[in-house]
Amino acid sequence: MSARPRRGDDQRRQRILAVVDSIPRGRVATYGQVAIEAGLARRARLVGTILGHLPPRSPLPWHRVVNAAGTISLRPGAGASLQRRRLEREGVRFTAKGRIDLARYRWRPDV
DNA sequence: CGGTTGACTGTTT
DNA sequence: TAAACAGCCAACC
Repeated sequence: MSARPRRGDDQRRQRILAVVDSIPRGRVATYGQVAIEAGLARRARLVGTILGHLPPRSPLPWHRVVNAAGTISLRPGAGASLQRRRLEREGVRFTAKGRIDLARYRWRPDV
């Protein structure tokens, strides 16, 4: 009876991915925001960990997730430029310091 | 099985 | 505005 993967873990993962998948084009959400929407408050890091394990060709809009400071968390060389390119192509603008104005682009899901 | 690491964040300096 | 800190916890070694 051991080693059966825990259903709970996989469910949490799926819920996080579902939230990411629902972020509209041209808007962004923070890791913490995704965690809350998925019912996992304060698990921002888990969101990052899971996104980091996505397969390279994932159809998910993972690029619409940024950190609370409005900057890209990926390290240079790990896809950071790809994320920025994708966002800019959707109309999301970056400041000279590489920051996104969250007050303007943050996704606000309808309650 | 314990220690380290990291696509994080809110608070305090 | 920026840096330091503490809390967080799954994945890795």
